[in-house]
Amino acid sequence: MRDQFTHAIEDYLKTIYDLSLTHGRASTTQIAEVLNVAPASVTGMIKRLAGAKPPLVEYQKHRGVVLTQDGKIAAIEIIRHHRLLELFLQETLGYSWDEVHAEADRLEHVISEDFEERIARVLGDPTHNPHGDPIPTRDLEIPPHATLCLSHLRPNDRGTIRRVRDTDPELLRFLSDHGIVPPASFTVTGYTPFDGNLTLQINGRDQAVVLGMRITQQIYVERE
Amino acid sequence: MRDQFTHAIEDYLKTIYDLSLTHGRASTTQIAEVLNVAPASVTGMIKRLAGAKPPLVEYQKHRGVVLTQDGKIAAIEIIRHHRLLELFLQETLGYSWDEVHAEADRLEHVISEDFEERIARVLGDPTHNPHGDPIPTRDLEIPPHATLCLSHLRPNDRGTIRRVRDTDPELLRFLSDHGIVPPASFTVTGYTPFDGNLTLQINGRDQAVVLGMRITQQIYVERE
DNA sequence: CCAGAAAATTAGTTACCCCTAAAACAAGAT
DNA sequence: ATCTTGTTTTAGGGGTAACTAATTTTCTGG
Ligand SMILES: [Mn+2]
Ligand SMILES: [Mn+2]
Ligand SMILES: [Mn+2]
Ligand SMILES: [Mn+2]
Repeated sequence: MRDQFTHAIEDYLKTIYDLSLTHGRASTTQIAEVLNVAPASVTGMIKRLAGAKPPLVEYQKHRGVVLTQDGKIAAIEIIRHHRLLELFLQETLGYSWDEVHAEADRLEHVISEDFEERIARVLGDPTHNPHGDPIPTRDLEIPPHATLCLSHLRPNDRGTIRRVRDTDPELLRFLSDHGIVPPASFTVTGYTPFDGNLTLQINGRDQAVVLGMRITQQIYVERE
Repeated sequence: MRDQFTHAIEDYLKTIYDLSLTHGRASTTQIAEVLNVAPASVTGMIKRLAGAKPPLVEYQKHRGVVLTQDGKIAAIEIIRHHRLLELFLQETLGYSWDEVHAEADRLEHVISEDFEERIARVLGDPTHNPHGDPIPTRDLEIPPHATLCLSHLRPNDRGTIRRVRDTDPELLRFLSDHGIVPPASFTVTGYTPFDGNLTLQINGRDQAVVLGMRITQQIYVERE
């Protein structure tokens, strides 16, 4: 059913999927930034994806791409690999949550469907990875997950940490040092307009923390 | 210390190492056969390996290659990855011994040194993989291992199965069906000249098995 | 020693995936 | 409507790693 795509193609599909979730469409520059390649390289690859049989993206010159149904299926397959692997690395090999992403990013392209199936069973068909991202099911449905960004909360709001974006290991270490890890619950105790700083009191912690928007935009929560 | 080489280079080094063990030198055609590429492709790669800084092989036109010290170190690093992975897949994920080789062949190129270290610890610094091949140590020494080929034994010889070559999953299934798995002990009860067939009585088994040279040459034993 | 066979190399292509530099385009500001 | 800026595409090129076909070298048997 799979393993027809190169590592590069898989990384592009994954990136386009991700960008489409927040922006509806993925632009050349956005993709280039995420993948750390030149915009010209993205244009080249985009054309290959659009010209594939069947096409994996729908491409309109100068206005970016969206995934076709085929492209979306391929992307979600890889995301399932990635997130299952992240949990597996943490649970079975004792990785910390800031280490799992980079390792999974390489493994995701080479494991077999058999490997995928085996770790899914060992882990008991989990629904979320260590960062709280939903793990697509075997038939590629996305489990329910938090979409409310912490930056939108205001003083006296209470809630639970559900997801943290996983791209920056340093941020992840900072957050776990302060107890900001799913499923910690918290109360917002302060807000500064203009700079958007939020003060967060994590339940069971002495010290409150002040978080800038750079950080609060990377965190998704469930409001009580 | 590593991860400077492409997947292709790593596969060539591994293959050359393996061929050198039995043939002293690796010829273009032998490498081509193992890696399933055209001889012309091997010539091309060999030149790159010989021209690398530092050189990874010593190349004499028309008479194959041997690994340099640098090439050997790189090869053994990958072989350590490969064999640790094989054991890990069997022990932790329940793979059967005919399934581990193919999966490890892809994973070996992408795991980090950290991953290597973690599975080595989980497995208790093992010395042999499921097929009985020695697993190079952290400092790349090769643990002792059987080098006597079953095909050299004769009737009334007794011994223990120690290693089986791992390239053919079908053969591996056949062998485990007949109890020919390290560390089974056995007695040779028959030998046919000309075709080299051996009859083997595995201890604790009802039926003796007749094995052709195609098979007995893939099996290494320790004689009593 | 030499002819034919086998092995290896060279020559010429191709696909993939990246790059830089230059040109073209889109869209908001004037 | 035009300018300007930022975005995107085109053009041209490089490294890797494979291929086929043609040629050269080595080996081997008579
Ligand atoms: Mn991740
Ligand atoms: Mn990746
Ligand atoms: Mn193996
Ligand atoms: Mn390999």
